[in-house]
Amino acid sequence: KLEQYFRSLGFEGDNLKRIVDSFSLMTFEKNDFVVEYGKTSKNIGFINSGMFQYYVLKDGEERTSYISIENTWFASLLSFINETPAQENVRALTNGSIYLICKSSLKKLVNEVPGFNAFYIGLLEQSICGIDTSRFDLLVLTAEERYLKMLTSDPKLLQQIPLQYLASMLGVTPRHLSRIRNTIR
Amino acid sequence: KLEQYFRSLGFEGDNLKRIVDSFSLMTFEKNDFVVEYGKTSKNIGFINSGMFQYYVLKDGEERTSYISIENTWFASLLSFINETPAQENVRALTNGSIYLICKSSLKKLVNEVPGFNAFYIGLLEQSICGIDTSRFDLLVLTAEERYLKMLTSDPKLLQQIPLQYLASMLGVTPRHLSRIRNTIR
DNA sequence: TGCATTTCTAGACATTTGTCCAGAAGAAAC
DNA sequence: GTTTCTTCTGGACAAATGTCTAGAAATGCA
Repeated sequence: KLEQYFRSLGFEGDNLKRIVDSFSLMTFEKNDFVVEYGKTSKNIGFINSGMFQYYVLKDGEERTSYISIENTWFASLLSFINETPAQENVRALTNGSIYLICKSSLKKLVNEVPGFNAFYIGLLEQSICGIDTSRFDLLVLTAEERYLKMLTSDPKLLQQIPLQYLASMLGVTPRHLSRIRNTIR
Repeated sequence: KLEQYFRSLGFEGDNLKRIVDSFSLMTFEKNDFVVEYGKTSKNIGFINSGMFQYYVLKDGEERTSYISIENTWFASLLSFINETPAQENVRALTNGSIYLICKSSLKKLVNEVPGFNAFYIGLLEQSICGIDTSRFDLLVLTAEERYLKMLTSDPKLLQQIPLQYLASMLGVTPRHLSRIRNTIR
């Protein structure tokens, strides 16, 4: 699956092999931690299967900041980039597996494999777009508008995960999400 | 100033000259647009002087998403990265000037100047950290907590710009920011 | 200095959202 | 099939935040 992904980006032959060999597939059971608060996250990864929840505890309550699904990239960005303790937890919501690569291997690929450099820059740029859009939505849209947007842009999430997680991703309580869903009907 | 900045990052000689020559200093009067909604923003820049406000109009009202000050980087990221029409305006809050560079020149520097590649990756990574932290704060912290954080992390903004802008950056109305400031005292 | 404009605060009230809780609906376990 | 647990909804009330507004304070300008 990883090979297929990089092949679709134009990598092939020895370069492709070198890239794919730099990753290792790691499996997680439901509720396993991928990243734990306070520990430095040294890897990023490409999700092979499963769903993973990013969250923090605030006043004893879980606040979900994001949920990643298969065929997307996974990273606890601040911790990975700055090599500082993670300020969030990441947990498997289902059984699943992730192709992981550590920072030093990644840097080697960037420096040594032709074109990987451009790939990594593109990945960073697309991450910026996603995060910035999400930040913008939190600042400018109402919770109802964000929910409606989620309905069309992430229908998979809506079908597969409990509403309580979605509520905290939207920045509201489950009670209020219930109201929102009621007014939409 | 730009030269000084890149010198402090370790660039020198011909490379430094090549980099600095790729930028051009553009001046703005108070209330000039740097980026206009609907137009594609083809440049990023390093702010030489002045303050610049990113905002959108929602229901006829200005919603400030960010304010950049001197010695930091400036970009309307989504528009620049994806080469799509900007979904925001950027306006000079004061007279000022920005060293601008267009995308094709930037790509050339990335590909041709040793070390610039790593610089650009670092810039993207630090942008991600900033945006992600800001997104996180909007989702998890209360407006009061965000205000307190701003007090310590951006004291310059607090001294220099009207509270109405800060309020919309924090995601609240000026009326409510006034309440927050009152309870803190 | 004095006038005009902008910025800041705060009262009164409306609306939104949260808290607490109980019951319904559904899913999983036995 | 019954029990148990999780998830979802919604009532009642409380707290937070917005709207509208007017006046005070600060700022810029003539």
